Amino acid sequence: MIKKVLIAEDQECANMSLQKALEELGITDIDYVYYCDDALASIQRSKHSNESYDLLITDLSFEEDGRLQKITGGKELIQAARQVQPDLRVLVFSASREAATIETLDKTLDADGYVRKARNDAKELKEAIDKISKNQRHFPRYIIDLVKQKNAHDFTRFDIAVISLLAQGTLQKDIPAHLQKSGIKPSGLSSVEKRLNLMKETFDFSKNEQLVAYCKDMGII
Amino acid sequence: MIKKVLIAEDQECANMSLQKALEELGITDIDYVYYCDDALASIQRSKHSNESYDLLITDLSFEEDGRLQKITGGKELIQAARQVQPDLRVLVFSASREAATIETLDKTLDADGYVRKARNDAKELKEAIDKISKNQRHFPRYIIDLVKQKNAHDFTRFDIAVISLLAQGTLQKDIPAHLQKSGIKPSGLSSVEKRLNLMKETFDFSKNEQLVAYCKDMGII
DNA sequence: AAAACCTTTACGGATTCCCGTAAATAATAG
DNA sequence: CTATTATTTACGGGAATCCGTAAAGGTTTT
Repeated sequence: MIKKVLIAEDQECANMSLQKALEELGITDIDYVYYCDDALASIQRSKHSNESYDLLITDLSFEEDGRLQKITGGKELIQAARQVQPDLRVLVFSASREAATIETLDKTLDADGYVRKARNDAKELKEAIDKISKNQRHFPRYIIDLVKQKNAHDFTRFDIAVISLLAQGTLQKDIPAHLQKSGIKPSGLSSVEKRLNLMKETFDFSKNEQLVAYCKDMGII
Repeated sequence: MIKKVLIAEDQECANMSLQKALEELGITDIDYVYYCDDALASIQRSKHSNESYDLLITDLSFEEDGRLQKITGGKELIQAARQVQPDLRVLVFSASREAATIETLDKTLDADGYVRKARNDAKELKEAIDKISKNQRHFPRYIIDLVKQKNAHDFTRFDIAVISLLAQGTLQKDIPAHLQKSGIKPSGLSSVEKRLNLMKETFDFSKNEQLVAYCKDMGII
């Protein structure tokens, strides 16, 4: 059963809506914060006073402003929170539709649910909270499709490094040196060329510029 | 004075928060829709029954779903709405931070204000509505900086065409043919090369990939 | 209409990239 | 330890690009 909830969401509007949705579910013990660091502090404090939260609802991306923060995003917050309180349920509420991100939340960070800011998000939130309170997980259908679609190509750490370097203006022939400095293997020029070719073939692209544009669109870089 | 408001926002949560913010300002005559087409229909209907809206608050991007829509985004909605009711005030509420987009809203579409979904967006919304009701406009400070920054280089129709072609995988040497087909002048390969060089020099870039990445980030292509 | 100026295009050498093949190295199996 | 396989790297010829210079085509001034 979910009684005590913490909301970590920097958008005031979204934060308000989350509170309202929870109240409509009969959950009244709600704290809300606008920064990740505040969220972690609240979790620590409530744990020490034996009033642990049952659920954390968090956004993924938090805007930077004057206040310098240790934790800058939802993913890091989830990890830090679980270190403090491993049994904490986590529901992510974000606008992101990146398959890679959502897959990480599901598989690696072991979040209990994901609701995307979109049409009917309020209804879906209630549904998700309901399911989580019954020890179920909530990752919507369309994500499975997205993940499949994305898996037309798995962008490895290597791929992303190479494309990022290109997008930063690094000459192709200079990429091996940069890769070595970052300790990424392989680092040979031929490996870079081969991998770029593979990616371009996969997507039926002809030029690196296309690859950069695609990765920008997909939020991969 | 603003009495009657229409909200066009597909995210249920954001829509709810907008309603709440308006109510806190003492505005009670609120309609809300989740689709652009519905918004336009409401505007037409209310105008014909002499109960025109004073203000339209709209998002920019609307999610596609099963319902096929004629108007697919906030920009088109603004244009269509102004055709029906030229004196309609428009406040845009979106997560976009692209300078190009916001500049278009200000200069071309002549929106009355822009509030970004971010920290303190609820407060800013109220401020914006207050200003608009006093016949002022509300475009936040940081946008001016963004626009300035962007205007380090004026991207011409020619520039955008060339960079777009690159991002689509067109070989540089094939670009002249495409430009001619689109009736864009100049179209010589040397002109393309020269212009690319100028742009790269302006931004201190070394490669086309960098230019593509930048234009993607800025929403130029 | 000639001169001066600016824009666009043409050309060519140096560099970089593309791409196929082959060698070298690492990993796995027998 | 050797054989087999897979991965990584090296090499080289051809294509595309970068970049500087010069010619061609327009426009404005006098």
